[in-house]
Amino acid sequence: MPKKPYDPRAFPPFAVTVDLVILTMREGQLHVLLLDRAAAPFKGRPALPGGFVRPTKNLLTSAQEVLAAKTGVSIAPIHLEQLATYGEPKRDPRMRVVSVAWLALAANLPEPIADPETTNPRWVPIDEASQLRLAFDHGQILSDGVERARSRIEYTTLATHFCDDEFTMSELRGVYEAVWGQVLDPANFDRKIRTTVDFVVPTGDSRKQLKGRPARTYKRGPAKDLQPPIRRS
Amino acid sequence: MPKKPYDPRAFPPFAVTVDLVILTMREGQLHVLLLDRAAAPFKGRPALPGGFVRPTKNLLTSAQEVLAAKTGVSIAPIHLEQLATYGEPKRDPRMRVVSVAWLALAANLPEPIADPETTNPRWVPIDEASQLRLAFDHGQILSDGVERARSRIEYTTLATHFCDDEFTMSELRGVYEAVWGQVLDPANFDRKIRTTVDFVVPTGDSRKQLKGRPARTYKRGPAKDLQPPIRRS
DNA sequence: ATAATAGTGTCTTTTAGACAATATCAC
DNA sequence: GTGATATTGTCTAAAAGACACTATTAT
Repeated sequence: MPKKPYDPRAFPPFAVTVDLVILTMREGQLHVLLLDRAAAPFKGRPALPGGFVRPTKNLLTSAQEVLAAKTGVSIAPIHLEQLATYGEPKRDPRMRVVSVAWLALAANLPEPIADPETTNPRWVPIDEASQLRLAFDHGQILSDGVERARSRIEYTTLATHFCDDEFTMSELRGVYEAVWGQVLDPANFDRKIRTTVDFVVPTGDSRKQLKGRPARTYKRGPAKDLQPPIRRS
Repeated sequence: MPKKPYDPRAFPPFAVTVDLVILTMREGQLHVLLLDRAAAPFKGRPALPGGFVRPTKNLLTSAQEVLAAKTGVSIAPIHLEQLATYGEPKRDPRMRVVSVAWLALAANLPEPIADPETTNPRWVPIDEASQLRLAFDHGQILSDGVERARSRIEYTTLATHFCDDEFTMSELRGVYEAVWGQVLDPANFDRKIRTTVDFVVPTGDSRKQLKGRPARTYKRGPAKDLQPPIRRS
């Protein structure tokens, strides 16, 4: 692989980290998990959760461990996918750090867990988070993550991962509306979802609403891709 | 970022590499650039071109340099995008190597350039390449890259990057047919492309064919995304 | 009954797909 | 003329979008 004889051991080492964009729905709004940095660099600045990749851990496991540590939730129902890798030489002033970013999509999660090394972990509405000046290049990572989520729900059934195991059509529609920031016609949305084979499976039950007619509930179906996609106007 | 005080300098270092899936059209077929490894590990086995990321180079520049070194072509007209990052602890037996893979899409390129450290660089048809046992996890990277290309041309105008600056509709259709491995109706394809605003711009010229009526030529338009997408299947 | 939300039906417009018909070249 | 490829036209089917209408609850 080396073009010229190149011994990486002869150079200052790289560190490899994972950083996570963890998105969830709370009160009808899309939120991201942020925390404040407890130490330099960028001490006190909001940042995405992350951590170093240990020598024997693979990248996915490293990301899953950060996810579990911050949310306290077993990773089973949470969708986790690689987003992109960020490696500008000066992105971390301490040393050369290459960070593999991951995108996690989850249903309404509890308040995040603080551990000794991080302060003030919290759910922040996306609109608010994107106005903040985040540590490192986390502003870019966050915006790439949100754009990925917007586009993934067009072509895949991933929007259901923002819902609990059983959900109503208006909850699912609420996910699209929150992620895309636009309102959708309930009638046409309903027809579109139910005519896409295996997107959702009716449970046969229904659930009372605060107001109005009770809504039927559905579970995730086996389909992963949407053919044709749902159009973002 | 560290959960526990963790000093990455206290651990065996990571190396970071870039590996490239360089795709091009040759004689109506999709080809990938492969070479044979000149040294251990996997000496003599076919592999993707790649190289170490140097301490002061960013990831994109590192990928561009590999691209230029192997193809001898200035990178300007070649589309290059990050694919994914691969970091299983044992993927390279020498040390822990995390590789950032890139996807390059280019029009018909010349024969690749051999340099002292690589042997037998060559264009290999995709069907053939995917049957080979490549070095490292390059088989996986190649298949992820090809799948990414298949999906990118559905939703974006990137197929034009497999064509020269001026191209005919049947050349563009040939790209779709080669990448997707299916034939498309010329009449419907033509209408679909031309009714997508800014996908292509007519040059006003036409070009003689080996047989039949001369074909009008087009240039790439400013559109990047396809709304609605072009459907596979 | 009224208000509110869920869900159905219908009509129009857009797009996809099949495929016939015409155009323009080489020979 | 024939054969080949390019390009246009036409018809049908599928999907999207607008929106009226019906259904089921709480008060």
